[in-house]
Amino acid sequence: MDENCTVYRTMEYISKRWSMLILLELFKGQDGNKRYSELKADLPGITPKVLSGRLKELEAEGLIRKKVDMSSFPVRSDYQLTPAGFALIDVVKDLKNWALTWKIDNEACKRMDCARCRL
Amino acid sequence: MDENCTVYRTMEYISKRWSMLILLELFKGQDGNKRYSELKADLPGITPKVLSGRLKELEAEGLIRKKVDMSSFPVRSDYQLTPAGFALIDVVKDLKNWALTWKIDNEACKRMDCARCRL
DNA sequence: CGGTATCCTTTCGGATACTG
DNA sequence: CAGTATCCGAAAGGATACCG
Repeated sequence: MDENCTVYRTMEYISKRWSMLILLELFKGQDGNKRYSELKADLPGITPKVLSGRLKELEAEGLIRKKVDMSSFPVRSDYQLTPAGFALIDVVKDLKNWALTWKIDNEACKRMDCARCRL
Repeated sequence: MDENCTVYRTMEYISKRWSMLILLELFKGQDGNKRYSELKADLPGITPKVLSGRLKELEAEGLIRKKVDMSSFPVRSDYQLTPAGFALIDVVKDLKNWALTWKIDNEACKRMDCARCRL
């Protein structure tokens, strides 16, 4: 495929399962911040392997930042949205608005702030 | 997963390989319109199985419309973006703009209208 | 707590051949 | 031309156990 196409390349990490949901969960945390264990708890069904894999990818893409507090025991890891990550959430909001405009089966989501995405 | 979440459900078809690229190819056609064989030619690497599968999904989602001309032989099939499909292209544009703002390795795409997405 | 390692299953997509 | 049918391999993901 066309490796140089911005849209195509952006689709690459947009499209991976869990990736956007992880960003959304971080967004719901204080200052776009959550711990590994919180993410795990808030994303029912995700396995540790997949979660840690996605976190690495997202960090490599510059969408999140990892901060480890070595002074505490056990070690405490925090993940936080970067400005780029926050900006991507805005696009997800547009996507949600698109869905609410053009898909008719989202009445529940229209009535209230959806508990999951809270956008 | 949460089947009722608008964002989650939207991600479902955003995220499938080729789906957005098919929409982009249609967008590049006259009035958001292209034939099956054109799509196949314009999406190098896609197999007939995958293409026909994606087209069915996109039609079921109301993003494209299929029009068959039975009077001609061989049968001629046209696929066209619906208003919902066109609206989704706008979100893809936002996505592209996000990428161009936050990812530094897209200078070629910045300089010109990318030949592939033409957004 | 925050992961990694291993195994195993399933799904998806690619290749190809064929048909109305 | 516009697909469908069949087969196959790679890769992703789930379950589980374990470690610093």
